[in-house]
Amino acid sequence: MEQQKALDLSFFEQSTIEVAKGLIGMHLVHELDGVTLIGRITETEAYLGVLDRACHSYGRRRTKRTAILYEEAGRCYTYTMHTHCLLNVVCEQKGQPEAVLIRAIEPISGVKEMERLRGKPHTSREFANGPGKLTKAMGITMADYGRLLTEPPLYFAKGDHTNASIVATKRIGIKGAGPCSHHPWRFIDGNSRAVSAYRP
DNA sequence: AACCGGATTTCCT
DNA sequence: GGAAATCCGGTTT
Repeated sequence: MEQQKALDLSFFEQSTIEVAKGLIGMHLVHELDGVTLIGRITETEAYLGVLDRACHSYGRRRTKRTAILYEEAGRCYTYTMHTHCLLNVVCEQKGQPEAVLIRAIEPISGVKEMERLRGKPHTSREFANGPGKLTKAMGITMADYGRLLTEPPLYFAKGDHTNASIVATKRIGIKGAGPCSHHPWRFIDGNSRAVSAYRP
């Protein structure tokens, strides 16, 4: 697979919702140990910062973990959930702590290496249809925290966004976020089965 | 230093 | 559909 052109900073400086929608169908690329891993993004969620109770930066909460959210767009926000690493990309202007969570991919390239990392065959729709599953398949870890996601080794690239059917639903797994848990800020490609759940 | 709970995954009934 | 697994940052003692 030839080198792909990375989405640049201007893409991530759109509103967080636009980034979340815009990433559906795009490629996530990781150049790892000489192998290029590519996944087509099928599911994202927008986390809208200080007013969003589901967001780690709600109420301007600022800790060692969330510090990167307050930096410039395009930075990598990884954090640990139970035993898993979850991948987010920071959006909006510096000081406006918003991000998009990448929740699912379909394997496109480097599939053999992805299977090795994931420890499962890629043939099932369960292969990378969850935020913890895709980081494992793509070899993304907490070591990537804070990295700029607009250049190798880890970046986004144009995919077949135009063939995606964008469907908005409620976000997953955020009970305790009150009214914010009802916002339709999860986006999936309605044409893909490789998503974590359908529930519109 | 102890305790708590989570933007999850997997296995079991 | 439910519960265990299992880890770390953040909060409380």
